[in-house]
Amino acid sequence: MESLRERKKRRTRDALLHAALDLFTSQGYEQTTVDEIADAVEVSQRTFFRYFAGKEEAAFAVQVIAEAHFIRAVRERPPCEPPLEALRQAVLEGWGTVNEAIASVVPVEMYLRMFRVIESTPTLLAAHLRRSVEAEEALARLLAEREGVDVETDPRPRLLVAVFGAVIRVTGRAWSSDGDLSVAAIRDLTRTYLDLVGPELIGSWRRD
Amino acid sequence: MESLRERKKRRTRDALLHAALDLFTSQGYEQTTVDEIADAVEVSQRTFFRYFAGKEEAAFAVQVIAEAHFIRAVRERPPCEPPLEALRQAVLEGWGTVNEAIASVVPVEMYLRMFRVIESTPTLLAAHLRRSVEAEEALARLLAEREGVDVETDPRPRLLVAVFGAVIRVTGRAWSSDGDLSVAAIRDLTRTYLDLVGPELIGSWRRD
DNA sequence: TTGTCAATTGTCAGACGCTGTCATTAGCCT
DNA sequence: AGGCTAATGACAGCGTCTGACAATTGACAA
Repeated sequence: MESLRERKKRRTRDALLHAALDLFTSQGYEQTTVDEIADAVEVSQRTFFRYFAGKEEAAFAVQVIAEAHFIRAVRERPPCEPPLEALRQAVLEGWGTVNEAIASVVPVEMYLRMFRVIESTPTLLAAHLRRSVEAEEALARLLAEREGVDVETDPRPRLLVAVFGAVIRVTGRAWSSDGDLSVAAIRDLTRTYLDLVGPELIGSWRRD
Repeated sequence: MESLRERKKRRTRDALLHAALDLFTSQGYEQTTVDEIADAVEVSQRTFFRYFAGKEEAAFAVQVIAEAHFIRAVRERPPCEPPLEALRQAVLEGWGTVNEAIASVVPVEMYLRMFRVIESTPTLLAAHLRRSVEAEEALARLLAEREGVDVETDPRPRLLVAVFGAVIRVTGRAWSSDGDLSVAAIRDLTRTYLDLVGPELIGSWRRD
């Protein structure tokens, strides 16, 4: 049961987040000032910074949920699966259920639009990549424990996760600059690209 | 022949760069203000911003040279080599000759120290990753042209370069947090990690 | 209900990165 | 020497973000 105070806090946070995402996706991230966001919710600028460490944190609030969703999916994979297969299945299944994880906070369409803003705004892209590296570190430790190897001495967990993450990023980039912006489309693209990793990449590309 | 004016400009730029790197590597990037850098060279803050678009640009000035060095190395690989082999040979040879490319601007030791600052400063790490993505895009187009495939329809160039870049980043990270900070050390590590990409990563890690 | 405590908020001041403007200085060229 | 142009300094201003303090508001007990 939430107290009145907590409900009020949640409401202002939600209002700030929605106002921020609305402004970011409609007029651009850099073009939106914190004052604008605060004014839209009729709170002081200082209050915005009490709910979000900065503009950036508001921009990634939904991404945080999606990341947690994906990492949880990896954790719930059967331990008998080899690591790469676990990652692959987790991300494919994760795209299928990301709807439910997000919809209660923000419409999925807003999530996808914000994703494109992140990809096309240099500052946000940089932050996104750094966040990805952090997520990869967490995943590497997860896989290392899962497989019973030491993440500090065995480079394979970090290598595998980094390579996997690289494919995922290329996928996201291709998706966000292509036509079909549905969740189904990115799922299919992910499968296609993951299947390419292997002999297709290593050898010569010329005799096809 | 450089005019007096141009020599003077080059000297203030060099002085600003050296002061910046000195301060960044000794007291940290975030802890260093632009005013400090400008004061150390006895110019106005405004002048600093006439030579560098921002603090960040000063931090990456040497990295820019190293990047160009590596891309040039890839371009000079024999066209008969398969793409991954070209990347591999270029980066290994690049580490052998990076000395000469940099030494005229900054002592190599400073380059290596600054590299560690970049890896350990969130803001700079983010910028570094974004820069890497840009470099990877350039490399992908290079390889696509080299192999005669279309970079817009064939995902292999971007995929290969992204995977390769991921390995390089893991290498740099492991190197910068390990003991031996020599150029030889990172060269060896690069070779070791690149050799791991393949069957070693894909299958199960358990029965070793 | 009322008073007390703690949490939330607004206001103000200020640091820092960065930009535009304009007057001043300094190299260049005839 | 004197005019032209490029480099610089000084100043004002915007936007992000933080610290400090006072005012407000909900929570909870007497």
